Amino acid sequence: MSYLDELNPEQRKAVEHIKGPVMVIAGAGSGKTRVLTYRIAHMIRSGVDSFSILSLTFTNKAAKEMKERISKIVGPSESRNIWMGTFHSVFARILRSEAQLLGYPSNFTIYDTDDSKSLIKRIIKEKNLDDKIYKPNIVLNRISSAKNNLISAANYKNNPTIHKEDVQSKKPELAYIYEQYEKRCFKAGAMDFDDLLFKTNVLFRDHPQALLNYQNKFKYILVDEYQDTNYSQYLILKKLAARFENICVVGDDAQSIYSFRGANIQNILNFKKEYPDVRTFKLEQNYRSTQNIVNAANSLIRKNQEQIKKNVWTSNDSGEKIRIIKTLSDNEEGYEVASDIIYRLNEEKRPNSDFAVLYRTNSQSRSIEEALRKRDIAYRIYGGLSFYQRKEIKDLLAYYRLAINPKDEEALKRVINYPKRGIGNTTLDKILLAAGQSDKSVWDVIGDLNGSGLKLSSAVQNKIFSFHDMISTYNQMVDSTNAYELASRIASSSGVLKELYADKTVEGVSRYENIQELLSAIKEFSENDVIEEGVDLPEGGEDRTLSNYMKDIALLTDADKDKKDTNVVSLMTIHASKGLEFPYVYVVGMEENLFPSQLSVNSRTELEEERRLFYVAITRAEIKATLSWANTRYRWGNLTYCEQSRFIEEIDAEFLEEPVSSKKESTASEGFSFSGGLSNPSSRFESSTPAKKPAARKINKPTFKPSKLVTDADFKPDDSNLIAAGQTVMHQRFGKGNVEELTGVGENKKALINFQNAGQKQLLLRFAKLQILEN
DNA sequence: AGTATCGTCGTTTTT
DNA sequence: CGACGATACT
Repeated sequence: MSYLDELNPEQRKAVEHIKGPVMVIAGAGSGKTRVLTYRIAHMIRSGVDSFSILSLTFTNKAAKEMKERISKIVGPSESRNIWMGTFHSVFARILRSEAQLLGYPSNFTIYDTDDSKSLIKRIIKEKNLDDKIYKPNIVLNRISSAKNNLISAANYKNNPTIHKEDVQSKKPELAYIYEQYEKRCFKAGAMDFDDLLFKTNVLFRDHPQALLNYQNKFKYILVDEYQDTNYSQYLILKKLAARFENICVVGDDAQSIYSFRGANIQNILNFKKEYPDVRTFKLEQNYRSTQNIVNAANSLIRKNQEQIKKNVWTSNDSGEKIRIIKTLSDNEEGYEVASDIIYRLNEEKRPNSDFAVLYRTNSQSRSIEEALRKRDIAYRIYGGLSFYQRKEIKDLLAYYRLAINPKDEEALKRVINYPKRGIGNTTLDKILLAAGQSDKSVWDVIGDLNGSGLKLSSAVQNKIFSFHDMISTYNQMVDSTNAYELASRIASSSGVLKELYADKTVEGVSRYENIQELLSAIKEFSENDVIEEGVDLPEGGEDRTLSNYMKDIALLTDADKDKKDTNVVSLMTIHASKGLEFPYVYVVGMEENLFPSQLSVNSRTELEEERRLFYVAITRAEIKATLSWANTRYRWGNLTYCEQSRFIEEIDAEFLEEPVSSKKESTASEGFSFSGGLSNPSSRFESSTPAKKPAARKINKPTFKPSKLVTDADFKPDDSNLIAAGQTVMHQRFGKGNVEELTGVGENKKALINFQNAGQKQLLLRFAKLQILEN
């Protein structure tokens, strides 16, 4: 068993100890992922049924990668059976199949944060509450933390302690808002993010048989990043594992950085109490970073009180000390960071992808971005607005959501008058109010205007009627129509495509392209057996419905997209960098009130979380960590003066370079970047194309390549009946390829095609558009 | 009903 | 600064 030989003794013990509760405390860079993957592979090799393994990861991308690695050891036929994904996606899947037990439709909508906020605003408005006091953000946080602690709306209402708190904070109506919010989500057939965990708990609490089924199914449970689980997640695990207690949690208390979203570090600190016969393994050897980086990080984290004792060490070189850059302004900070990157690019022949710039808040990306752009350094921002959060995408997705679940109130609100069809705010208000004050959903109300007693002009009534009719038509097609067919039909017949096509401004064109991109993604989903986002589909085309495409969309984030496959400098928040590593890491904005955040400096626990966050930032670096801070910085339009972050002094001075002032530095770096014919250093690396224009394009694109499928005129697909083995064919996205063989009959006829550049693909001929080049 | 303009308010971090 | 909502006007 060669794979076991790749492990150090402690890693190997963690891999081989399969039965019973296990806790793996994995220091930064200690080969945690390797242990997890090998452990699962080892379990399967040792005879554990792959169907009985549940593995929870922090991102869907991590799950996908882990599955691929496991597949290399035990083969895809085994690895595909493992349930692997984030808490949210795994339990969303379970909730969909058990939905009727909870009175939900199985095609329930998942409300994202915007949807939740919008609904809360609505409730506040309808109740005539002061939105200066009841701020949607704060209200949502309160509801969210209630749910994460398994306090239902009814519990909330009846709890005297909570009521007292709300009265004290001058928000006595929070219980009412929570109750309404719950009600309206239910009526709309919608769950928010927290519901996916909350309702799973309800399911397991109220339906013992369902719990028993899943207990028996998931005999082996593994949890990554356990330090970032909340109470709701903890309880799900506790219940699921109660029968067999084969639960293995992996984490690092020093890297717990999500308490703002309810993560409870006590889960990992108390795991021993929960399972007294737990076996604990500590992975303390760091394989990632230099001694200087490891020791600097150790010296910092030592300042925290609460932690599991461990001694992270490395046998790597001592390496360079941590560099501190001090500048006069945030713009200059960007300049210095860019200069330093150029210096390393040139001197050490490093690709762009070896570099990452990390920051505390998303808004800091702007000055860095500008600086990199000026120097023609290709970069990419991760996080911020994701593809699926952009307005034009959300608009179209809202139509898809409605087609799948017409009761979806937030989706309906979004598109009932987009594009303009003469149903204005006054009308919408009336409709929403009528729905809000009855047991009817908004969809029911607009389907029966008379029965709802609404006073509307007949012209308006007709407009509403035809909207209702249009959505009904889509809805009837949902289960029987292929995703791409329906999606493109909706895009055009709803008028969305036309609306965007008419806009010839730069942003408008970009929005139109984004829509095309979404349609391409859906097309790809319709055509392929396996789609890129990591969701496996059953064989055949019958499940390629729009519902299936949409079911996880709300749960996809930027972190699920490939981060390092292109040669660009990565810009992201420290939170988003969790689990990643880069040879060169720049942590910018090392200033008091920014990092640590102003909101955290008054409480010990919050300050300790900031410190852990800094620990995470430093330990991303393999070769060199650089910290920077600026004397002045623009913050919401105003120039503010800044002091150096206390965290810099908390690192033992022996691991830091002597601080250098910006004046000296800028001359030096200018010397590097503009002398010796290297003024365009990025040209020395093939893929370092200049960064895209800032405006609408800068935000991430999905991993799939943009293609002009819908509008391209040159491409003339041949009748798919003419496709035969041995032919050379052209596919718009995959390019040239050879038809290896044909399988299946009728609707399920598939071609196995070996593409020159895209590898082997199985395409359903029913959907695949292929041009025959040679017979 | 739809559009233009002005005022407000806020920022951690994300599934 | 920039997003969003309220207000006023067409």
